[in-house]
Amino acid sequence: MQRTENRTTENMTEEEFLKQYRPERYEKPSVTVDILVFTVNREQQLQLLLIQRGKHPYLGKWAIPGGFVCMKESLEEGAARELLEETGLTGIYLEQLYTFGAVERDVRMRVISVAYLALVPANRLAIRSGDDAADACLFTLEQKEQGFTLSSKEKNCILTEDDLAFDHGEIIRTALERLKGKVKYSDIALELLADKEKFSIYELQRIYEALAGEKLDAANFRRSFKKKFIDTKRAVKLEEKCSAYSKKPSSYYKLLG
Amino acid sequence: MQRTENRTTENMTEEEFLKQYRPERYEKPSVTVDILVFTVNREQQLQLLLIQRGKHPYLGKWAIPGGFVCMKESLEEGAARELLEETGLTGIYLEQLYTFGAVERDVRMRVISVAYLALVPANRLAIRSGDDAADACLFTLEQKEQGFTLSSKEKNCILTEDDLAFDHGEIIRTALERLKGKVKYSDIALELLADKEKFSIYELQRIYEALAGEKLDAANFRRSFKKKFIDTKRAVKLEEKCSAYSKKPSSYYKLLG
DNA sequence: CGAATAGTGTCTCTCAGACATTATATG
DNA sequence: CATATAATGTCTGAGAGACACTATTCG
Repeated sequence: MQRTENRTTENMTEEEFLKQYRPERYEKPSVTVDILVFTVNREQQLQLLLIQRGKHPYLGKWAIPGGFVCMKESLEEGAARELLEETGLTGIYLEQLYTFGAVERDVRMRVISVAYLALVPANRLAIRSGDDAADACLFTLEQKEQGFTLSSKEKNCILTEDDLAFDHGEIIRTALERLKGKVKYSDIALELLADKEKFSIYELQRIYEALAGEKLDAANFRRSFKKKFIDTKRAVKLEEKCSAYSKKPSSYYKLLG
Repeated sequence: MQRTENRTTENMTEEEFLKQYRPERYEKPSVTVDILVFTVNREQQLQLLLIQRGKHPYLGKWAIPGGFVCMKESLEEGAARELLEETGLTGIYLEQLYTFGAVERDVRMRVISVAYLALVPANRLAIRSGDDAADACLFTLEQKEQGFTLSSKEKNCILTEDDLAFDHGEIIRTALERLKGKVKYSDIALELLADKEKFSIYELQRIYEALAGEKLDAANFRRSFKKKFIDTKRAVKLEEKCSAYSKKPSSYYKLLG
């Protein structure tokens, strides 16, 4: 970052320096933000938003939504903007995942892509079919030992990594690893609750299971939930009961703070 | 990434498309890689390589070494190249840390910086005083509750965050968090061993302590080392003993695979 | 009644942390 | 001898996982 200007600049004041400075001396890569929009649906399936490309390269293949970073927005702001354009949503949990910068990842030009995770409660996500996202679709994402599978009932199709554009298969694998690991030691799962002020423990468990990619013991899950949230007053049990999901009504809980 | 070309491209073949494609349509940010070169010295202190800026902006302030990403190298390759230029080292553990992209982080122009961690064994790190790194210095890094302090005996100075260029204080804080967290569930500490084929347990413990920023119980550390490495045949005890560090000679161990 | 989910109790095993103890070198 | 580090042993409590059990609703 500090090896680009002429040695003679040492004698200038900062003001003088900035005046004479010409930034356009080198060829630059393009920078994009890609957003992995994850949700967990009613059937406790992990889902991911993909868009079918209508242009070369990778015409017809499925891609993670994204776009170029504007000069006047931070990466985080760019990610939020892309998410808004794609889904119409604001106030969503966003987390930087990783930056992908292989030289040939885009045949058109050098593109460096900063990938972000977005965790969206299922009830907030209604895919807008605007002109940008005409071919957006939520795919059900199943974690396998080595990799994943993507499937959509509506589109009646199952994707393999070959059906994905660019290096997006690798990006999805990286995201799954992150989710799988982080669900165990953080509270990101809460971000996927439809209503943080009214949820049942089992509902939350289903989200944990979808992220972890494995079944959890109900008794142990309850115990750890109570230890972590009730004992520490981070959540309280509500009077109201829920009968929507099962035969026996379950208690609602509400997150505090 | 897919919203930049003209709608009429849909009818072309991929070859035709690439032929007519002009990448230079938008203003682009600059992309740099910054390398946080960490080491743990003989006195079990965590150290970080910084360079004193000889130019505006931030003339005289200390900065994390780095430079622009070349068009023909990946981010990882760029990081390795910068590390080589700065320290003369190859074959060093490198890990992508985070990408920093606030709009105003560099007054000259929009710069997006991909930060990498490099873990270098103390014995391999001899700061080269080439023209690029004339003012490179290893600072001892102490972790505090909120933040850190940097100090150098040779330069006889102590740095606060105000003495750092750009947002490099924030980057260092992010790196410390990562090291502190990752040392507990991964084996990155091994990368800082002077000799992976000949080390004592206490020597390794000191590295763990420097990264974690806290003292560890020797008995418990030995127990977990043996469980994790000896029982699983990932390391073996050597016949040879070491008398360099203490009164009673200690056993050497050797990593396998 | 059976079926299904809600919710509790309990046992075991592992592991981390604290701390006491023994062993072996140096000066 | 004192002292410092090497190395082992032991106790405890927390927590994860497995699983048996009870409770409540629907049909």
